[in-house]
Amino acid sequence: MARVNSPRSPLSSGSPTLDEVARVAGVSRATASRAINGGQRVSARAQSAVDLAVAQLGYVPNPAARSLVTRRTDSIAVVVPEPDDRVFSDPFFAGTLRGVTRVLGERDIQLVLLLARPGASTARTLRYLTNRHVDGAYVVSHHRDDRLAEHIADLGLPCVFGGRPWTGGDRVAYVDVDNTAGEREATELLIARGCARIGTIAGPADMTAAEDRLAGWRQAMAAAGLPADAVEHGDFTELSGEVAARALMERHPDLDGLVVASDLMALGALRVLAEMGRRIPDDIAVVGYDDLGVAERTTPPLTTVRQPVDEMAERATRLLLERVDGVDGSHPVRLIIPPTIVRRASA
Amino acid sequence: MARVNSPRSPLSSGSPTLDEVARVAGVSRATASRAINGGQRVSARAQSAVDLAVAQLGYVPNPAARSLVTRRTDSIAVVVPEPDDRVFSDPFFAGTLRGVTRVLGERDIQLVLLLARPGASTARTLRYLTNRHVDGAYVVSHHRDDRLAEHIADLGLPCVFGGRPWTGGDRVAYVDVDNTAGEREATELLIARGCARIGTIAGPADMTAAEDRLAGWRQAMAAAGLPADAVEHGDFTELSGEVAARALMERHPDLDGLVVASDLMALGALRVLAEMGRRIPDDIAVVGYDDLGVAERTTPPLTTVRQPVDEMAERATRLLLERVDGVDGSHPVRLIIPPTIVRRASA
DNA sequence: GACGGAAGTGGAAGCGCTCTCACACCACGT
DNA sequence: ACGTGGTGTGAGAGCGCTTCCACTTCCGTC
Repeated sequence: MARVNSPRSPLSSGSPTLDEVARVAGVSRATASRAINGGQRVSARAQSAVDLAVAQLGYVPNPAARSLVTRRTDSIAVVVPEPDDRVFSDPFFAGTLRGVTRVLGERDIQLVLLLARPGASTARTLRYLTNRHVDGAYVVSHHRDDRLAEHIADLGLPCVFGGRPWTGGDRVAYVDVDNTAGEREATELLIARGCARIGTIAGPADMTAAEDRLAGWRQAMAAAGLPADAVEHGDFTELSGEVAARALMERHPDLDGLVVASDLMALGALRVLAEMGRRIPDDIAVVGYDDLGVAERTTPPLTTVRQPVDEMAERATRLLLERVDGVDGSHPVRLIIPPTIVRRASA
Repeated sequence: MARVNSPRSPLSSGSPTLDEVARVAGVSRATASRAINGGQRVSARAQSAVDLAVAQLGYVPNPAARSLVTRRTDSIAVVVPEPDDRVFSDPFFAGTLRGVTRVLGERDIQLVLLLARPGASTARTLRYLTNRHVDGAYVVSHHRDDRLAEHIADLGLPCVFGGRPWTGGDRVAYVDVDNTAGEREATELLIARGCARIGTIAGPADMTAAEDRLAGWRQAMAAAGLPADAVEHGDFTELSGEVAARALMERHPDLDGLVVASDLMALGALRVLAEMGRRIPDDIAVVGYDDLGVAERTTPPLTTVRQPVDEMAERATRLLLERVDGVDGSHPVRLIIPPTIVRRASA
């Protein structure tokens, strides 16, 4: 970091400013600015003079100065209100990030990751969003108690939710898969193959996706006239799947079908069932949810409900960018993506 | 967070500015600023007046304006020069992000994720870093051709590398595990258990971590007087592990030991070996590298070399923050963490 | 009682950029 | 000859903040 200690010319200190570019190009600061930003109303002569000066000086606009006046930051936040550990091990998150970056890559927009452990730092996240550090926010995975959707709606910050928020769903845009339909179909698959005693491992009761899937299971069970009493809750992690499966099999040893709300939990359940000597799918058929890479690698490979997470994230991001750009500002759009059953060996 | 809709005074348009806070508090803008930033040289009376005004107006400082003058952005970048897809499925990355966020959570610093597909967008990444969008950068995983280390060193931007960079390693700080020692020890373990014909699946030849591990394997082989000819390269993914294992076993069917440069690749190799009917570790012993969750779940569980990724990321981040804060600015620190062998069933 | 120093304060000068506005200039009409 | 409209340009006014500097108190000291 060799500080410039040469006899510095009056105005040039660190990196070159627009002023210097203008001076070198022999135009005014205003013209230089125009030339740099798309070149509307700039003569070819001025344009090339500025281009040259920019290249020569290695000029890069100061983003702070720019956004001070434009009120744009050219960055959006991905807000993840989850305890860090859980998030990163979940392929859902990876897929989401992949989808988002793919879209942002097309434009010169940066991604700011906002990890908000629920509760404690919600205020901090909100503060960050409040002072317009970013132009918009994509909020993935949300819990019942953080009234994030409402708070952000109050902020007036362009925002899209990944998955239906608990409250405020009528005020914000969101992209979701039809979780209820997905789990209903998964359950119907088990019913069709002859399962008569079907249990479920649901997700955390404070997440809409989990509740919706549970509702789907209930619907299918009710329609088939089967008892919907074998329910355990996990938290979408592998370990919680093990625990839930153990509890479930203890209470209902006669289960011949198991509907699990995530592949990771199903993975844990499969292990427990294998330990117990249950053959899959002959003794007990299992379906998961997600199909984000885990399902194809379990033993046996998992029949599951595919969530096109990448695609959801992409569409959500595009939606967000539209709103940031002011196209069709604020009315709450909903994008519900139909789920797909992927059949493998486990059911 | 109800919008203030009272008859707003002349100057208040969008969100409140420092000016308004000062006016409401009955002090000058300068005093208000001081009160808000730690309150040096501010009387208790003024301080509380400002605090009150801030609360009353719901004032949040404009970060752009602030960083325009302070030349600080209170955010750091995590630069990942990898094709997106590979990164997100790798637990190495998850661990890194976890470590970083843990440290950043202690202070009010944000994380900006810079995904730079190598080649194409390196220039863009560099541009982003050049104009001081962030106060510092943590660069993880780098390839031979992107002379990122040198470029960033030229920039004079505070920076820490995760893993030894190919070039410029003498000019930047980095945190690394002793890959050579790790793989050497892993190989020695196989030798000690009696393996006489040991192959290796190395990582991509353009990554230092991969090359260092390969060197470790070579060292151990040479020391034991064993031939170091059974080498295949993968790209750290599961699939590439399968391919490499297949090629390796075809060329050298007599292998009784396999040293794999990542657990993910080892996972693929295990599958291939199982398909071929090889018993592990009796027919062929296998060691992996990473121990980031995958190794405990393979069949059989994988003996591997642990990289404490979280810890590395944490320490790297702290190191980075120190440099950002100007403590001990620029001389190239190196933090080499010793590896640990974790013994499980595969060797 | 004069005096040095610290503490608290406000005026004002920017930070580097965008963008409005007024102006000059050119080519067309009429 | 005179408008009329478009196009390119530069002066200058901010955007909201920090911070230097000069100033006023007010204290303890000799």
